[in-house]
Amino acid sequence: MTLNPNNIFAENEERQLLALFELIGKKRTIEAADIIVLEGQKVDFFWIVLSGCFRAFRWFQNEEVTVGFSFKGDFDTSPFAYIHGTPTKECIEALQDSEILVVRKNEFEKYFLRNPIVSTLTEKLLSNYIEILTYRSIESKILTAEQRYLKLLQRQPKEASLIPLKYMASYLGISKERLSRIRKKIS
Amino acid sequence: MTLNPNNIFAENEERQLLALFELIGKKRTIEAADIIVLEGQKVDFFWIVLSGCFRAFRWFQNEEVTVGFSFKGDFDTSPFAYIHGTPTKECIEALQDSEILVVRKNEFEKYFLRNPIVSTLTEKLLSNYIEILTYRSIESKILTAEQRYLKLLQRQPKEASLIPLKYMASYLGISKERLSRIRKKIS
DNA sequence: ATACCAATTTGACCTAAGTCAATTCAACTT
DNA sequence: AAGTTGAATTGACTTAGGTCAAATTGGTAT
Repeated sequence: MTLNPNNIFAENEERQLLALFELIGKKRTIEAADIIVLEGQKVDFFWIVLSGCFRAFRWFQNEEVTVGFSFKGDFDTSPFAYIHGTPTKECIEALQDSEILVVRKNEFEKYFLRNPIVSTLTEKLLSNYIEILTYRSIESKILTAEQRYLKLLQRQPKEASLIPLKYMASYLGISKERLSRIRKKIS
Repeated sequence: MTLNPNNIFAENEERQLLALFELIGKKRTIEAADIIVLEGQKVDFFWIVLSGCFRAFRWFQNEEVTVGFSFKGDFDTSPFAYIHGTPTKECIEALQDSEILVVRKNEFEKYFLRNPIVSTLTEKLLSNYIEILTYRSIESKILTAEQRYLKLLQRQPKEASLIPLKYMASYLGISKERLSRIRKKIS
């Protein structure tokens, strides 16, 4: 999961949340290529990206498939493993030197009863991510690879420029050769 | 969202939940082709499918795209609208005469504090659905249409047989002609 | 600077899947 | 039972995108 809470919280709510997480979270520095979540491990924390970027990927039939990226301001974790307490099926690695704010699940849950924003945060983030995945799935059914890439560039031009071509291609579900040609065509 | 809680709850937990929902939910009969969730409306309830089946779809660029089905035993709702209280972007219709158990959100939430299974239910269902969507997205990137259709047949042979070809094709992200040919080939 | 390795690009060719139009099939209606 | 209508099938053709191999570029360790 990787999403920016901008869309779903009012500004004052977001400030309140950030203040809490700065209190109970721990700032950490991650070097490029470091793995922050490893397939098979439990994930009892989430994090907020302060700088840099991350890539989540899974293995499917001996292929590495990129399932998402996260950037400055995004909340990130491996959602099923986080909620269920089971080993995760994905790896998440830093693509650049990054700074994050790590929040432990049990620390976070202490604030459930006290704060109505906190108590509904998880459900809101999860359902928002479902909305994003649903929309992506529709786009992958209807749009061509080129159209999907153009949409991505429109939505996150700065962020997209941080991603190496091969990972972007895998995320879009196309070959690296195709993405290279799409780039050439639209440039 | 449409999912069967079998995978994520122990039997006794599931029995407990069902008992609660039979208490606070209302049984309703839905006729084939009835719309149970209409795009633009609020969705302050979820339901459990007792019999029959449902199809969720959205409009994208003047095309109707099928985003999911639900069958006997599944929990179903429009998750973002349910959690955020905003108008939904999808329609959900019955594909057959069906029976469901409707549970209102505010009724359900009364049991949050009393019962630990209830209080974590929403998060578990949401994150499980995220897992399913993630997996589907990977499969749509790596597998051919035929392979995806075969997997679907393996997983839900009975349920798949209930779905008209054109909706199944839309769900798989292929043309109806292609699915027709795939069926012919593998029969 | 040189050498090395990985990332990207390019070319040639192939295949899965789409499109369009015509036909058949199935389910209702009157 | 015949007529109507939408669903599914089939045929002919087109196209987006994949694959494989070779060439180029770019970054980095020596």
